[in-house]
Amino acid sequence: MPIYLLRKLENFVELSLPDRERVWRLTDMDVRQLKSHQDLVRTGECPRFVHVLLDGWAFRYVDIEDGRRQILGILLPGDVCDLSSFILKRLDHSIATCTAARFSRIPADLFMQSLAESPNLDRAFRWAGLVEQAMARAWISNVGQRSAIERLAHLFVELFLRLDSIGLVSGNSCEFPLTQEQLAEAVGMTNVHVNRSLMELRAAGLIVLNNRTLTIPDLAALRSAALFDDIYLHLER
Amino acid sequence: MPIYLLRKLENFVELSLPDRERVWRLTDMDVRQLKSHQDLVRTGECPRFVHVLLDGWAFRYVDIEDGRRQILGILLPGDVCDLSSFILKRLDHSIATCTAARFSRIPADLFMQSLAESPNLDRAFRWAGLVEQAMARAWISNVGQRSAIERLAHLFVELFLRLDSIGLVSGNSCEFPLTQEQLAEAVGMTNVHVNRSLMELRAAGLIVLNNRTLTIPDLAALRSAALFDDIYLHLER
DNA sequence: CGCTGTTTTGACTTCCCTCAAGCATGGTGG
DNA sequence: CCACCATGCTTGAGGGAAGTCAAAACAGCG
Repeated sequence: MPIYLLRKLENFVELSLPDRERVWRLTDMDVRQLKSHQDLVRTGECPRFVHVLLDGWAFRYVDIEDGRRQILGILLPGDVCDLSSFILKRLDHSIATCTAARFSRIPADLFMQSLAESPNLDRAFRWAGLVEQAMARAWISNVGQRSAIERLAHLFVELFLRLDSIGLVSGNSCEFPLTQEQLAEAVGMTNVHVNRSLMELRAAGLIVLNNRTLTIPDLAALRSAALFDDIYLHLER
Repeated sequence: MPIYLLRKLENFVELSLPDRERVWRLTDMDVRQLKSHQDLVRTGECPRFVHVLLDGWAFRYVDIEDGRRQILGILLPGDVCDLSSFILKRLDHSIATCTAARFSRIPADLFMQSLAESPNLDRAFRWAGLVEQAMARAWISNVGQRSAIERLAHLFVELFLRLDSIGLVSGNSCEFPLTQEQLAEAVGMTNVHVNRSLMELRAAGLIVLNNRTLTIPDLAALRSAALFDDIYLHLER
């Protein structure tokens, strides 16, 4: 039941029944359950599989020597972790779970074979890969150009919209399991300063964040506080 | 004469003569000359071509509202500017030249057709795309985790190694046409602070930079000052 | 109930930004 | 051939945003 993956792909193009069955078969072969705070893959490993996050949250990260760590992107249900990276000899970053999570592990050759059978599916996964790249670029500009508050606001809006696109938002709330420590590693600040900036965002009424739940009372206001432009998410349907 | 593209691809895999001819034909059809500081493509445009930078320097960038600008990556001779982004309706970032530059403009369908004819070429371009992604992630960690001096050092080392891999380094020197303003936009700092950090790098004997020429007297020393790990460049041959 | 992990708060420091002016270049045209 | 201007580099003084270190308060959870 790769429901989130299907929802995600159908943000780009409608899938035929055979295509949906192909996806179903691929993702149903080998499902692995991970606890929270576990590594799915690690820097330096040789990639041999394509992983799809079925449910739960995860993130990409790199460790800089001397203990600094940068989170490179958040993986949400339906996200493909390592699209075609099996071409490389070694992985250049790691992926860890943030909550308990289920992944399906697809042998690279089977995955490629399915794409070869269906040009439409191939296009859909290419699209997913391009959006992934666009998110990485947006992440650069977030960390490079925005103020502390803008960075956090931007991250909240991105995650909220992405969750919305796969049906994981109810009303103006969504789950939000990231700790302040992780937020800090994501936006390139210290946890102390994240905490203070969060207080400001709360005081301004832009977010409500507690019990691992995020509520955005006024999305338009938060978007403008974040200088958010959603062009990079390429939600085209 | 897509010499740099061929050199670059052959950092991953040896190309057969027919493959080399395919690349030659694709890149020789429509070559466009741009002056320095001109846009090749702009945010919001509909991408219809694949562009290859034949010679000169260029960069990807986004404008944040209110005038801030972030450079997302530097394009060097042989780099593919928009691999398979023609699947998207709109571009999410712009590309501008830094020096005078020549690009070849390849219609997307012809490009895809050539890849379909040669699985080996297809793999080579996939590899190039993955390296591009890895560089974007490294850019995130650079801007997010490193100090001013480390960021600049990291950028210098990356560009030096990339130029070396396509034969554009002589001895321990290479061309370096980026202005301090552009360096600032690349690493997420102000031009003033870039200037001061450059002075420090010079004073430490780590770089010599003048007349648009960069010299690295002791690459190992600069690498360690940058906390540089070249795994993300995936130079595997 | 006492652990461990997370959030919050305080005092102090520093790195980097802002604004501003002063220099070099090098190209252009009178 | 020199005056002029544009662009890029350098330097100074002062302010502010974010970091550091440390401890307290507050969860959850076994």
